[in-house]
Amino acid sequence: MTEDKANKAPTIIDIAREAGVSKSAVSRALLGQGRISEEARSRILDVAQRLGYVKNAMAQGLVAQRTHTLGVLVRDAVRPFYGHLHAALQGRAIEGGYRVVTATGVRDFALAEERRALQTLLSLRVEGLVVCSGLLPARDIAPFVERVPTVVAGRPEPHPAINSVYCDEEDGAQQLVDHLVSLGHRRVAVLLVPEALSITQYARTAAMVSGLRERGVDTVVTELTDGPEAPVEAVPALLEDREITAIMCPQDDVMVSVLERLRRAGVRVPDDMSVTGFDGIGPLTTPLLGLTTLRQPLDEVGRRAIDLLLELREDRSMPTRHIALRGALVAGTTTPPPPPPPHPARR
Amino acid sequence: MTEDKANKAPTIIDIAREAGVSKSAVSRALLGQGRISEEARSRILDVAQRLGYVKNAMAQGLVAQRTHTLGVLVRDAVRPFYGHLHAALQGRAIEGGYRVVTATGVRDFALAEERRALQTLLSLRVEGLVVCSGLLPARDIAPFVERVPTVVAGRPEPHPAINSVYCDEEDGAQQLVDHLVSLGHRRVAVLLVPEALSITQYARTAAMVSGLRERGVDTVVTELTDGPEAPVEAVPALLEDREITAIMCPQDDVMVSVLERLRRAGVRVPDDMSVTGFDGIGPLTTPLLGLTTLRQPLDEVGRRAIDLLLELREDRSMPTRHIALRGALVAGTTTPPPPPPPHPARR
DNA sequence: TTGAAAGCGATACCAT
DNA sequence: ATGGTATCGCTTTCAA
Repeated sequence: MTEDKANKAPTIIDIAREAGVSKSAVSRALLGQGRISEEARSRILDVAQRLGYVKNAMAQGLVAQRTHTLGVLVRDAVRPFYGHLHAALQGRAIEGGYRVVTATGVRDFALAEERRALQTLLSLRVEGLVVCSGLLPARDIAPFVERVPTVVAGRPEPHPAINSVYCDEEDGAQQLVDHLVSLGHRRVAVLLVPEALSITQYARTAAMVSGLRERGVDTVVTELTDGPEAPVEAVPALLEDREITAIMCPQDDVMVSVLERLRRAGVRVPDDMSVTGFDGIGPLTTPLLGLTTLRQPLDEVGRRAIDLLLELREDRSMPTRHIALRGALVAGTTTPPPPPPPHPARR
Repeated sequence: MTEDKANKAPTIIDIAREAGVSKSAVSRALLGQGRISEEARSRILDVAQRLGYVKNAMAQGLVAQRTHTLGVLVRDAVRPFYGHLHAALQGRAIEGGYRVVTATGVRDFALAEERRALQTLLSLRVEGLVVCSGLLPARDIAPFVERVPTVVAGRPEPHPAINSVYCDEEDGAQQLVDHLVSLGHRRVAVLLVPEALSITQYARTAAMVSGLRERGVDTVVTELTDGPEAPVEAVPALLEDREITAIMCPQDDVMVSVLERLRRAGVRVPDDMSVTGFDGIGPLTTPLLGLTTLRQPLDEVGRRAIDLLLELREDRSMPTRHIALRGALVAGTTTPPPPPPPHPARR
């Protein structure tokens, strides 16, 4: 039996010794390129297989100056939004011949941890970086965009040097507004998220407000504070105002807690009150809940983000791009079905 | 201005040149260990900062033979179950001074991709491996457990050499059974998942069946086929049997589609039919739905998995451990509230 | 305190 | 076709 170096991973040198060739030969056989006799090749591959050889990505990356790896920075693995986006990115990256490593922050020390996560990815010398986090400010990303192609996915990024791919929040808000208006609502409440809490949620809720006003709808704006209870606590005041017939929420999970609060208050949805959300992703899309919402095109966001990244690798001087993708209105049961279209009288 | 090597990342040699010292000095300053004058130290750190130096994890890992990195293999980033687990793992790993890289399969080529993902992690020379996937068979994992400490998280792993941390499925099933029995159900349907489709879901549903039978409850077993429509299609047959008063589902999302189907059939829950799920994770936990389910202790699973991994690093000869953690019954509104306890008659 | 030099594991160029 | 050797960026003796 050959000498087992306990549990250390075998190197190409181990294989070379075992197969009676030089390590150059092993490298060529493993890479499948360069001149090598068929006989040696298969012997080497055999030995590698038998030894359970797994290449050392560090050594390879170091000399080859290529890692074939894309880095994804995800804010919070718990949220289905990021889960979907992550999966979409992953799928496309593989198709492009890249592997993906993901690093994420951790809830409590969010910002500091995200900076660490960014460092981790950079230190791994990823060949492209996708940032999926509404948290990390452009300031932290910008210094590295010259060094590694970077795309922000899932949120618009106004920074002139940083590319981004995201759902068109204004358009989405407008679609929801149009839906409510076509249903005849004349006085609507919007739960507005302050810009400081979330840039994207601010953008979409602000667009709801201005969209409603442009359509001449009375608009009641309730500014949300931080914390999960804020939306719930905002509901009673809205119920005081008997003219309000619809509430627009910044996100589906907020919408769900609003619906819950309405039910506790004995308010029927959609008979007494209509409610809309935003995202249309994950388990909450079940017809059991029937949320009226705007579905973000996350598969496409992920795909386009990777494509953009790969283009960027080819041509580093490409001008910055910001790609806004249209979401799709999902008309559920939290808004009433549209009234039957007027038709010519039968008699 | 100093010569800018365009967009290439600076190395310690660049820093050394700029600071007028040797690269050894830079290494010591950056590591904060070894003798070095305070004066040189701060100058070096300054230069590093100014150049935007990010260490090369490959070079460092190669020479130091340590990566301070744990690898997590996740099956499907889309499912909240994995998202939660991932987050829990991440949090604990950071506390332990490790960073985490994640690799995941991709839906369509599931198994092949998971093998690739495993190779990716191994090639990165992670110091520990957490496998969160009901898919990847032990056969694929076993060859490497000698080389790198490995824990399977989220599913029991019977393999004698592979450690695992998971929710006690039998106990969870039993808790749900007890709940139904205490509510007075005498004939109950179980949607059984075949072992070939999912080992964990088979374990829990099989335990439901045997638990019910042990308690003397009539049990109707419906074996699920593959595909998302299977649970829905199973419902009508169950409604034929007017004696059935409860349906036990293998998972919350299955439960939700069953509830939806029941509603379409005009069956009221819980008045006409009780329903239970399993998982208690993610957006579906909203009180709006009020699912009666068993909540898996995923935070603890993640924490214990990392702890076990780190213990394993210390003592590679540790005997294999299988840690089963108790879940918690969540009594929702898809089962009726328990009847008032019998009390002494008033008159 | 500081610098020179030897590797870590793999690739690629160069002779042979 | 094959093997020797320089090299990637960094840590770590070992001298000075």
